Parts: sequence; structure tokens; C-alpha cells
Amino acid sequence: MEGRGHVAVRRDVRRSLTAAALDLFLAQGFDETTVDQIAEAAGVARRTFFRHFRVKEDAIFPDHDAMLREIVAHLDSASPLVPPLTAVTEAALMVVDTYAADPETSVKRYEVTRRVPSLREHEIAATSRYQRAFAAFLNERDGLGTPEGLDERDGAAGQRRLRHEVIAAAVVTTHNHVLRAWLRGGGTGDVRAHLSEALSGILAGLEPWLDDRARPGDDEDDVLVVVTRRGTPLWRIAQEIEAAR
Amino acid sequence: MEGRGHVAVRRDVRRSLTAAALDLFLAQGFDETTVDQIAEAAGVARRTFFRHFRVKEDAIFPDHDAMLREIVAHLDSASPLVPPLTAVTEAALMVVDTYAADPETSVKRYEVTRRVPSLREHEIAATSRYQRAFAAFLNERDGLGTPEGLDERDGAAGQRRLRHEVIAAAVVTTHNHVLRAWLRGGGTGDVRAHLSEALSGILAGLEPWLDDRARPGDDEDDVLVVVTRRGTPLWRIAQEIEAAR
DNA sequence: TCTCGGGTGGCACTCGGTGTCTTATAGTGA
DNA sequence: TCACTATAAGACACCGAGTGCCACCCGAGA
Repeated sequence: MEGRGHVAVRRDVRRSLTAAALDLFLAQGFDETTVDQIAEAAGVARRTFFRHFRVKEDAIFPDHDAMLREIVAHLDSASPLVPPLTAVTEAALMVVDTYAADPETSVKRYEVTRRVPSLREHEIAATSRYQRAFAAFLNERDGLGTPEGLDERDGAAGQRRLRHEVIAAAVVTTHNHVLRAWLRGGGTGDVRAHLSEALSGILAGLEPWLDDRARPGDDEDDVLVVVTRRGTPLWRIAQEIEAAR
Repeated sequence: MEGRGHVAVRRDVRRSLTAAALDLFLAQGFDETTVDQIAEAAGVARRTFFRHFRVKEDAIFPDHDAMLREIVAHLDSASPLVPPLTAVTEAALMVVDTYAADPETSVKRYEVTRRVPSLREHEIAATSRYQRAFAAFLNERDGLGTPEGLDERDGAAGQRRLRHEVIAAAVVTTHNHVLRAWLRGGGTGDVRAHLSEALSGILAGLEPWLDDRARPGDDEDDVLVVVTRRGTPLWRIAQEIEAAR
């Protein structure tokens, strides 16, 4: 057991710092809370804070670095038999699971993050790294190496890369959407199930999109008949008419 | 003429600060460059730098705040006759146009941004604001108000919102993809055309998916039939339809 | 000439973040 | 039980980003 005690203590320090930071941020705001106060509340020295967190913002977030490494490891070790979108879905579920593991903290964190621009940016940056990892994985699975040969501007490979990036963005967007809804709801209910359902809905719709298809044509006549429902937005009717003539 | 001289000078100061910052960042790195050095190179006081830019990172970016305001204004003032995805496409083209307006600076900025995490995060945060604006616009166009009635978890409206967010993410992702390729290529060629083409490719595939299903109030059989002649101006048809419901 | 207002310079101050040295503590081998 | 070592933590000094405040300059009127 390689230093079990050490690690345990380290974890405790980190957790008490996180708890102290979260409470202080909630009570008196992010900018109004100094690192000194957090350290004091956690009973450690100021310098120790920065041994556990790179920047002040990191204090209240889950360990995105570690999570990202896990995600990448999961994707890299995924069997070539499992469809790429399934692997990515599993990865997204892994992420949401860490939030679900401690709903109360997650909700508190959400409350703070919602109000502090600096924290929002930090979170956005974190999720964008997941998105990057997903896109890279999809490219790899499609036989497109990461190097991205400097000038494939309009090539078919570029098109596929773009679509993979869009898929990755869709997955991350869906994850964030479901997660935010869960957090707004106070962290009650099965996020994992919700995300699983939402993702399969989105990806099932997107999968056929990977194969192009054309639009249906219409008969032509001198008179144009448009049948639509009341409540249909004008622009849609306009579009239909434009397409028909 | 409300202080023309003042504004002109102010613009000049800002531009010279940007130029100085970009050159210094390229020459000796972002972290290794102090605001003092930038200010000195631009021939102004350190304090003046922070009158033009909120943070050091802002110095080399285009004015995203102003651009975002323009985008929102464009979307808000878009005719109800133009399809939402077209309006969003136009907005994305507006953004890429500002980069295309000064390719050399854009490429330099890209070189720096690529290497400095702090700058990357800043840029990601900026683009995410565009994404937000796009999604909000699509929701509005679909009759979904911004308030987001606290618990629509699984409702059809929630599904619509999610899809709009995915579309917005797809647009921004495509924008970034095309822009990055252009920047990597040294800023040569017609980005606007590339983006326009890429977006129409992506959105043409995504549009049927967006309209697919999960449409609230879909089973109303309140049908509207419009009969008209080909060549009738759209606005007249629109008028007729509006009057009929 | 006086005044008013916006842009600027100068200055002091707080605080986030880092480098570095020292200290405490837990595990290891004799 | 006693050093020995590695790792975490404390103490301290330092840099630089960002802010508040006051004084200054200068063009536009009254």
C-alpha cells in the first residue's frame, strides 16, 4: 500500500478546501473571497491551496483533468467492435456520473457558477476539452489521423472531420443541456437515465445524417397549392413556396 | 460633431496598443510580456491600457462585445419571412467577415492564441456567447420564450430547445472549423465563401432533422389551404396568410 | 476667461500566483 | 529503536494583473 495514509490525508485536505471555498463563495461571492480566507477556513496555509489547485476557480470544480484522462483512456481502450457513437455516449455518461455522485455539491456549485462569469468561462473551457477529445476519437475511428495534413481545405476528409466535430459538439451540448436541467431541478432524479435517453434520441437522429440524402421534389402546375397547419411560422411557408416555383 | 477628434485619437490608441501587444506576444510570449511593456511600446501609460481593455487577453482580440451586439441586433431585426437558419448563417458570415477584413492580423493572432492556454480559453468563451445568442434566437423563432419555465424536463418544448442548442453548436463548430483552416492556410482565399458552402452543407443535412418530430401541438388538424398563382410576390401571400388566421 | 467633461498620467494598494527554503510526518531498512 | 528518505505542508519574499483615486490636459461652449 504505497502511502495510503498520505493519499488519504491529501484527499481530505483537498475536500475541505473545496467545501470551504464553495461555502464562502455562496455566502459572500467569488471575487469577495480571498484565497487566504479559504485556506484559513480549511485550516491550512495559503501556499497549500495552490498545491491542490492551479487557480482559484479550480477550487469548486470536480477534477476535470483526472476525468479527462479517464475519458481518453476509456475511448482509447474501447473495443473496435463497439460503435464509436456508443463509446462517446458512454464517456458522456461517465462525466455526468461524477456530478450525480454528489448532487448537493453539484447544485451548490451550479448556483455559484451561474453568477460568476469567471467561473462560467472556466467551465466552458473544461467542457470544450471533452468535445475536443470526442472529435479526436471519432476522427481516429474513421482512419483520420490527428496530424490533419495542413491543406485538406475542401477534401472529403475535411468534410468528415467537420461532421465529427459537429457530432462531438452535439454530444457535449446535449450533456450540458440535460445536466443543467437536472441542476436547476435541485439535483433530483436520474440524470444518467435522462442523458442516456436524450443522447440516443439526438444521435439516432444524427446518425442517418452521416449519409447524405436529397430533398423530395413536387409536381408543377400553373397554380400553387400550399397545405399547411395553422400556427406554422411564416418563414416556413415562404420557404415552401420558394422551393416550389 | 461630437468630439470627432477625441474618438479618432481613442481609436488610434487602441489600435496601437493592439499592434504592440500582438508583436510582443509573438516575439517573446504572452506570459513573458507585461502590460508595462505593451503600454510603453504603444507610447501610453500602463493605466491607459486598462482603460481600453478589461484584461490583458482582450488586447489582441477583435471587439467581440461589439460584434455580439451587432449579431443580436441582426437576428432581432431579421424579417419573419427569412428562415431562421438563414438568419443564423448570415450572422456567422458577419463574424467571419471581421476576421477576413484583416487577414494578416488574424493569422498573427491565431499563432499566438494557439500557443497560450489562457488566450484559447478566452476565445472559446467568446464563441460560446455567439452560440448562446444563436440558440436563444432559434428558441424565440419557435415560440419558446427565453424564461424556460423551470420544469419542462422532458417536455416537447425541452426537446425543441435541445435541438436548437445542437444546431447553434453545429453552426459555431462549423464556423470555427472553416476559420481555423483558413488561418492555418495563412489567411488566403475566400473564407466567407468557404463558410457559406460548409454551412449550407451542414445545415441542409440538419434541417430535416430539426423539423423531424417532437413538435409541440403537432396533431392539430387545423389546416390552412393557400391557393395562389406562381409569381405572386411573397409579401402578398404572407399578408393573405396572416389575415386568414 | 472660466468652466465643464472626457481621455489620460501617476500612484498606491489588493490579491492571485510562483519560487524557494525550511519543517513536519509517515514509511523503510538495519 | 534509530537514522534515512520522500513527500506534503508552512513561511516568506516576490512579481505582475487589475482597481480606485486624484490630478492634469485640452477642446467645447457660456
